[in-house]
Amino acid sequence: MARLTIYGRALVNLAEDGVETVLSRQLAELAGVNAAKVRRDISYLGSHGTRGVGYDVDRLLREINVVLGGGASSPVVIVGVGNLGRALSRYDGFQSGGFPIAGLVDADPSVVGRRIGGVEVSHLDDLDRLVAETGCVVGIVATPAGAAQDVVDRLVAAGVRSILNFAPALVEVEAGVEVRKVDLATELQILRYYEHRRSPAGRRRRAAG
Amino acid sequence: MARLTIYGRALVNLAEDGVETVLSRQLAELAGVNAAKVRRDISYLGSHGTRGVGYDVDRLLREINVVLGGGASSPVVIVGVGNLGRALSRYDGFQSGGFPIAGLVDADPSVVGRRIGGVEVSHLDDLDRLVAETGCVVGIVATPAGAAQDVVDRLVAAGVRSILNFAPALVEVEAGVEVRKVDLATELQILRYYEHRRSPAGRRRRAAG
DNA sequence: ACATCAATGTGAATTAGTGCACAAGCGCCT
DNA sequence: AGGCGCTTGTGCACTAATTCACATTGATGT
Repeated sequence: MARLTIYGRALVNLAEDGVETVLSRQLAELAGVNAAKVRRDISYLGSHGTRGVGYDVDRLLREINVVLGGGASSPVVIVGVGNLGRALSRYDGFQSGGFPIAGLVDADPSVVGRRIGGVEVSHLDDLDRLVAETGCVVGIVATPAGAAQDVVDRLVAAGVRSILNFAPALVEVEAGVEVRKVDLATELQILRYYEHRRSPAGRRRRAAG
Repeated sequence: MARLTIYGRALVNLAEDGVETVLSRQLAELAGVNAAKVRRDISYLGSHGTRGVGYDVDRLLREINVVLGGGASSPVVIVGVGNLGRALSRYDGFQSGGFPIAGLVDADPSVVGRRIGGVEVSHLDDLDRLVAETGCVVGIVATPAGAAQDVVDRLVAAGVRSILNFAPALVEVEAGVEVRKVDLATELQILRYYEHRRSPAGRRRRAAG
């Protein structure tokens, strides 16, 4: 579950502050959820807190990290160095989060060979080789919607099984491949929806119409 | 609901292809959901399709747009021009999605005054003025986690009621303010979780240990 | 005009998710 | 050692979301 990562981050902060033990109630507050939910989530880990005392921060953090895939580094390849792709390439949150950018790929020959954020752009046709050589396990799709499915197919063919899709398009993959979608346009539109709900159209003075 | 925006995008594509009428089944396929869900979602709009025929694409699109806040332009202000903030500033998906970047803000005096993507960076202390002058209704938080709550408080104080939070931190706001969180680190970690589930640690050959 | 067909809209059933509330268990104090 | 207070782990009730299945209703052809 996505909440595990939130707990993980909260636990890291606690550990840095030298906290040894944490109560489900505290963790719930930090994560913005119900305490019972925290306890149930943690119980799925098979982890055992100590009744009357709480959870050992270090131990719980270790258990969560194990479930989340350990501290292993997972190199990523970014496909599409258009506006968003370049933006993502320069974002060092990937690097610091244990997802070093192992390659950049684009279909446009005019950008192939350029260096962005210290990484050279390869051609889309070299994706197989790039993935094989760098051992990428995660693909990031930052192409226009129209190219997304093709790119995802190529990534899967190259052996990538985890894909983060920024393109505003639904893509289909075979079973065993995990695709997660991050859709900025959708997020903004949802905000606008609430905005609109608060102050619906028709606000304009009639005198102006 | 978030699905409405997906339907909206699918409908735009259909309209561009000259399609006049769409079945709930088709829309479901395009959106990657169940057909019954599509019908129920649409029924909440009060919209009426035609039994035996389907939905009129144009009309449905118009109704969805109304609910989602019309085609109105909603200027945004981006707070934090660090790595991610700069990346977002250069992303033109905001502009083309009807969310023009009306201002950039940072707390670091050394970046104030610089221009990024054609917009000058203002100081955080000028947020109130900036929001008032540009009529921003959406704030984008792209600061480190530690600064997020303060920035959000300032945005709310300045009158912003819709916030998109990219900082890996939970923020609290008064009722009536809508915050949505986009967390790249979480998305990647979830991918890693599935990756890990497929090929758990211990894979390394014992001979090597 | 009327029967036929096809897809919607929706009641009802199912499933997933959430949260309460409390028994069970652990440490601490006497 | 034994009781007490505190917190976990979880059965159970409740709510929200999803899906099924079908009666309803508009279009169409004769």
